[in-house]
Amino acid sequence: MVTIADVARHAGVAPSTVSYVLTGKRSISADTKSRVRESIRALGYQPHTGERALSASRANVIGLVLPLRAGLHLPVMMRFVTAAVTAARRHEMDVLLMTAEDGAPGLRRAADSAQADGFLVLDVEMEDDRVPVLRELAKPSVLIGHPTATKGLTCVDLDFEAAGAKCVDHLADLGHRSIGFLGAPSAVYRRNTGFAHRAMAGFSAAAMRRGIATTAMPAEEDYESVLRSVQALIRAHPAMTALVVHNDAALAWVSSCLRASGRKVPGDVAVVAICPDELAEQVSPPLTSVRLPVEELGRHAVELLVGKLEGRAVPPLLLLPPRLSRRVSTPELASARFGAASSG
DNA sequence: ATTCGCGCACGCTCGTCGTT
DNA sequence: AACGACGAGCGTGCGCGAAT
Repeated sequence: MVTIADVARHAGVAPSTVSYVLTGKRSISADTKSRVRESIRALGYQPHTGERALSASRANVIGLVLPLRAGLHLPVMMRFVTAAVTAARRHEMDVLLMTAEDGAPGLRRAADSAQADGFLVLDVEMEDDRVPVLRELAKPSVLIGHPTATKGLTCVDLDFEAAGAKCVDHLADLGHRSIGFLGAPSAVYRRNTGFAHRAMAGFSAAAMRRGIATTAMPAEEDYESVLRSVQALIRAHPAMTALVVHNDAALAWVSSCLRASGRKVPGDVAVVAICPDELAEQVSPPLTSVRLPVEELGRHAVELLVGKLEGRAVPPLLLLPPRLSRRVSTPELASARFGAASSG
């Protein structure tokens, strides 16, 4: 194994000088720098991560806490992971994916064993038992999502309440007066998961404000369940002309389930989804959506965590405003009616 | 024979000091 | 002032000698 001492001997400098060239933490003359870099290249030196962690008391690892619970849509979660890994690499940090569902004790164990320098926490519940632990840990953390009480925490999230409201406002502006809400799997609501709870709350409040009749149903992650939920929504509100979908797994089936229930999209029912843009664009027909900015959230979370690790002051709560992208699933109501009339 | 405590090594960073 | 070198110390496991 080539060590920093080998490089130093080869370059004719002290090991510490090699270290400074590598870290850039002290100015080193251009001549010395280039000599050291040439020696590193010639010897094929790779810094020893473990020893570096030992001496710096830093693992250069971010723990990404993502319990694989029921109702989580993994493809979207993996995009969070990818975004976090990419952002972490820009700071020469790696990401340790912690998927075990052992909540607070698991978090404490990971912190005490110095496996990670800080934590990103996903799938945050309104009353999350990990939060008290995060508050007292000696290591910094950032939550993607936010619990009821955010004191002493750093959180980044889409403003899901505003997102739910934006869906209602868009549909109400188009003239819809009866709107259904197809929600996340029931387990997600049972856990009182923050994003699901808030989107629903924002939807309900906006509907009340605009005088809109609503019904909400959760939907599990299989076709049959989505169909049952869609049919239940129609039974409860036969006059329903619009549907808000906050369930990534159900997106692919919503239009066909509505069709199977005798409603065409968008002729009979307009649809707005809260999901990543790409998902809304991939389904047929493409859906108007309030964008879930997965990559942006992951990137912000890492930047906030790195900021905390470097001792910088960071905002306690960063809420990204919702952005709606209009697609064919929410046409002007008059033209939708015209389309429905002309086709049938 | 087993247990215990101590010292050391590992590779690297960083505070401090010396040299130019 | 700029640059380079020195050496303590980080956490853990191992080997050694002493004590039981």
